[in-house]
Order: sequence, then C-alpha cells, then structure tokens
Amino acid sequence: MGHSQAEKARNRERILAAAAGQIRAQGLASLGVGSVMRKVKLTHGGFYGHFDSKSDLVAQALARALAEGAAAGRASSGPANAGRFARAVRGYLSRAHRDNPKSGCAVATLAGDIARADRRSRAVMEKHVENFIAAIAQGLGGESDGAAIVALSALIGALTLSRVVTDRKRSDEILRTVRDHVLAMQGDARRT
Amino acid sequence: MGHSQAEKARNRERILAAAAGQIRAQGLASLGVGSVMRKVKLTHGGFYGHFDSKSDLVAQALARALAEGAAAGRASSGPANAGRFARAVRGYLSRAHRDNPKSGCAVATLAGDIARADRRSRAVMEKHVENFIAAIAQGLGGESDGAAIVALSALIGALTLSRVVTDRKRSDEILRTVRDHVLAMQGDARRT
DNA sequence: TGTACATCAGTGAACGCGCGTTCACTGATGTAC
DNA sequence: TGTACATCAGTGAACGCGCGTTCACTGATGTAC
Repeated sequence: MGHSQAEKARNRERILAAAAGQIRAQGLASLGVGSVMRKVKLTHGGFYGHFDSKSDLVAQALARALAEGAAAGRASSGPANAGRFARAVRGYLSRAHRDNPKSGCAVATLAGDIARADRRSRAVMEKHVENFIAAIAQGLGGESDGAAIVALSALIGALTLSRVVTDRKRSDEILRTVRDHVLAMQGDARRT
Repeated sequence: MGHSQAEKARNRERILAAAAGQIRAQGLASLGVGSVMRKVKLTHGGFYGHFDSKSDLVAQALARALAEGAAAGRASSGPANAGRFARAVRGYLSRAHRDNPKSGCAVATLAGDIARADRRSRAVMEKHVENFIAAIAQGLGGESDGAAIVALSALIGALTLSRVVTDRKRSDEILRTVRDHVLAMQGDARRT
C-alpha cells in the first residue's frame, strides 16, 4: 500500500469524484463521510487529511457536480454549428439522460435541494444557471434572454417530471412533448 | 392535560400537519420524529401511538403535503370562469409563492426529492402531476394535453429556479418571463 | 549510490451526539353497575 | 346520579445504531548526508 504524495492527490480526487456522483444520484443530504470513504476503499479516519469537514466536502462536491454536468452537456452536444442546439436539447430530454442522473445535469437534479439550502450554495448554482441561460440564448440565435429563461425552465421541469412519473410511456411523452416545443422555439426565434 | 379520544385524533392531525409543513419547507429527508413531536409540544414516546414508524409518517405527510398544495392552488385561483387560469398562473409564479414554499405547491418543492425516491412515493406524486396537467389543459381551453405538459414543466422549472437564484431582481425576472409565456400560450390556444 | 532519519498518508479504536424505537409507568378518560 | 374499575394517551428513561470527528499509531515515502 503506497502513501506517496502523488497518491494522496489521486485519492483526494477519487473522494471528490465519488462524492459528486453520490449527490447527483441521491441528493445533497445523502452524502456521508463513512460511505464515501468506503466507496473509494479507504478508511473514514483518513478523510480529514483531505477535507476540513463534511460540509467542506459537500460544498466542493456540489461545485464539482455542477461543473461535470455542464461539461457533459457541452460534450454531448458536439461542435458548435447550426445543429448543435437541437442536438443539445434532444440529448437533454433523452431517455438516457432521464435514466442516468449520476452523469447528467446537476442543475436539474439538485435544484430542489439547493432551493432550500444556504445562500452560498445557491450562489454557486446560480452561476451555472446563468451560464446555462446564456448558452441557450445563443442556441436560440441571439439576444433572446427571455426565451432562454422559458426554455431552461421547461427543460428542467420536464426532466424532473419525467423522473417522477413511473409510467414509462407517459414519461417518454413528457420528454418528447417538451423537446418538440423547445425545438420549435428555436424555429420561431430564427424566423423573427 | 387531557388525554381524551377526541384529543388523540386532534393530536394526530397536528403531528401530520407539522410533518407536511416540515417536508414542504425542508424536504423529505429533513423530517425527524423528535423534532416533529417537539413542534406540536408532545414527547417523542407518544409518537408510536399515532404512527407505525417514521417512514409511515413520511408517506402520509407526503400525501398530505401534495393534497394541501393542490387545495391551495385551487383556492387562490378563485371561481371557475374565464379569468381563473390567468389568476392561477399569476399566483403560481408570484413572489409570494416563491417565498413561501411551506404553504405552496408541493409538486414543485418535492419533485427533485421524489425523482430519486422509491416507486410508491413516485406513484403518489404522479397522480397529482396528472391532475395538474388535466387542470392546466382545461385552463388552456381544451384537449391540449401537450401544451399543458409544456406549461407545467415551465411552471415548475421556473418556480424552482426562482428559488435558487439569490439575486432578487433576476429571480423576479424569471417568474415574470415564464408567467407571460404561459399566459400567451392560453391566448394561442384560444385563437386556434 | 547507500544509509539514517523525519515526514506524513492512511489505519482503526474511541468520543459524544442525535436518531428511531421500546417500554414501564402515570393519571385522566370512559364505562359498568 | 354516583362510585369502582378498566382503558389508554401521553411521559420520559433507556436501547442500539450510525453519524461526524479526533487521535495515537504504522510503515512507506521522501530527504539529508
């Protein structure tokens, strides 16, 4: 068993990655020091060599989860060209995204939790919300901040609802319906 | 201190009401036997005379919270006439609703929690989602289930986002923007 | 390059605490005569 | 209506458990000569 400095950095990274995955899959409140350390095959005592406290880990895991979610969105939508926005919307409201919150958009997964969290956590997510709105506004072809707000609300609402609904067909229908509506918004924006 | 049967029923009611308020304000995971009993000025030991277990209380409090939220929506939108839908939307995306999750729509507040809960809890919320969609479809003037799905997604997404955003002006703007969009959808539906 | 020592990443026992749950007890309530 | 007794709603101490956190210890790593 090695204890080198390089390994320490790697372990910190593994703890943070596991924590980010955990909160995306099960929410902020589900994060435990013991369970995270077990997941990365370390003992709980070592945790405090990496983080000041559990709430320190939660804060960093939240930032990480949001950053990963944004990166996943960027990656899945491909190169920036005419079809990029449509691909991004299709990916966002896909069954794959609905069924894999752990590797998906953390804004959607955690917005409910963050809505009742402290001001600092809300500010962290707020930045990602603004980036998201800006990206959508661009995808809609211009200055339409308002349309982007509507589209983001619909995307997040639909993804969340699709994860609540147990009837798969109905859940699929929610995704499809809102997807088509948001794609049509792009058409409208272009035509204007 | 009385221990009559009538008082027992009243106490059960008070426990359930406090629990429903608690989960609407702070989420499903925030509910504790001790804290709820303290809130209604009883001791924790008596809890098991009213409920089988904590998870029994959670299940009933969830149903209660959803029912109360739906009733609040119905009450605030007034009598069923032409302006009813517009009033309901304005109320839903109002600052008052944003700032008082405890007495507001539990679908919006708890959807994120429920999305990762067991199938039974999801089925309980699912019914309320379907009722909600049906009510909106009616408000939009007819058979437009698809438009209602879009509207509900936007309503829930916008309310949740408005609670995340710390900048009050920006939060107000989210509410206003989506409100206008949903009201315009009604106009569109009527004109069709 | 090889030895001697300090550093420090990770271990695992121990801590206090709050949780959900149980239970013997209490005294007011409701009932039988 | 009044008394005698059973019921049972609520009390509060106690339980085991898992949590976050601390700490003395270990042995491999990294450093100084």
